Amino acid sequence: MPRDSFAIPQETARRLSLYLRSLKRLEQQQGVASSREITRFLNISSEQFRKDLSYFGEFGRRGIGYDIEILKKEIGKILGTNVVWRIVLVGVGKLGFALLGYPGFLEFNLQIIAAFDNDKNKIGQVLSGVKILNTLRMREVIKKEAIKIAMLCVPVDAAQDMAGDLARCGIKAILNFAPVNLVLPKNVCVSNVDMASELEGLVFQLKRGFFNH
Amino acid sequence: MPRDSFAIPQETARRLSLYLRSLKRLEQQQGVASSREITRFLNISSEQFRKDLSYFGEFGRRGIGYDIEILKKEIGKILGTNVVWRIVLVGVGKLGFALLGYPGFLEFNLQIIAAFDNDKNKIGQVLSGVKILNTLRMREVIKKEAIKIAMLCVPVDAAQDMAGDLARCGIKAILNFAPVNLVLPKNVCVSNVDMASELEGLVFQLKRGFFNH
DNA sequence: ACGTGTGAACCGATTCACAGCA
DNA sequence: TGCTGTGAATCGGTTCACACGT
Repeated sequence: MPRDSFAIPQETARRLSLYLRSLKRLEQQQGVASSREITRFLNISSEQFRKDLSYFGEFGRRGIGYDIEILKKEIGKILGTNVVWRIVLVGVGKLGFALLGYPGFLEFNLQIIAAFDNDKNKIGQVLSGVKILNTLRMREVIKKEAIKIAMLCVPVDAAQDMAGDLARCGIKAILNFAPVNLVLPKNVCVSNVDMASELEGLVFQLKRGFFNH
Repeated sequence: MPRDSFAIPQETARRLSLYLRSLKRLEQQQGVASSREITRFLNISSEQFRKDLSYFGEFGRRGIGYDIEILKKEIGKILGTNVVWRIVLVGVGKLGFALLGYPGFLEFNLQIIAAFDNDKNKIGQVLSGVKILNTLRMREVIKKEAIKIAMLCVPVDAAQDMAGDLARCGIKAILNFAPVNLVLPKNVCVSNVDMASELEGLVFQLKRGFFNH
């Protein structure tokens, strides 16, 4: 049980949230589930699941399986979903607006506490229960509320500058929706969501006849 | 120059679109750029860039670098962006609406030609130049227009059923925005965009103090 | 000297094979 | 027997080191 704190594969971290989802689906059924049942609809092998968990401890019972309720709590603890994480959103265009109303964040106890925009017409509005503030107030709010995570939904030309501002405000992690690679101090963690590039990947695979079966 | 058609790393395909972007930025500057210049703002090593290209042929000149214009065309050919790819969108909620207006798709010559929804109030509307049609007409349109790619933006509970319908209509690739693993015939290629899970990944890294620098 | 192209070495992650417990 | 936990083997992809052309 190597709890040595570091050396958790990147991919393992990503998969943990999928396990949590799967467990929530099974929740009603019974008290115990096997690794096979948990990964059944996940495109992940049961060995992979067990290996992933082994980085954090032993949560199952040999010959039996996993107590769903307990495992759900444990993974929640590992991921940090047992606590509410407060985040901000920058850029309330169409995409930002969609994210403000996206119900999926609740699943991981993620809460958007404020949105920022430059547009005078938007400032002051409340969308999906979130107030839109002037970008000038970003520093003040992020500091005061000790926010560490931001979603960046501004146009591509503004993204790098705005990301720099966020870093200077104390933001430590950015989910970036602009199709550009952000250059930031390396103590700031960036994750990119790139819809166009993702679609392009599908085109590529189609073109290669990967799926002419 | 192993043009043996198969065995292109997944990641290589993904990076090609980033190279294309980088080249577009450099376009104005000069006729030639080195692998180092092209990858400068990409978080990708120049060796990686050269290795990636080597799967498809030799595009540079030793001692000199790459002709930007030519390389742009070549990568375009590889990715398929030299041709317009027509796609459909299913589910015009907030997210679907945002995607209809997303300018980033143009970059790769991707064109949304129709959107589908069940909501009688939305059917018939034209948003961002795209007409919203009754979901019942999906088969007809997809067959007639020979569409191969779909973006799926319906609520999570409807996603699996709708994806199955799409597959039966002849769709070969789906960009799925619902937080659920779609189970489909294996000649259908799925790519997932999972915003909540992505954010959760950032929380995890923050929690582990990866960035307490 | 400069910069590309690429086999070889390396590294991380997945899969395999099996020990251990119920 | 059934299912977990995990070292060992394997696989895929990245990095290194250097040959080659300009």
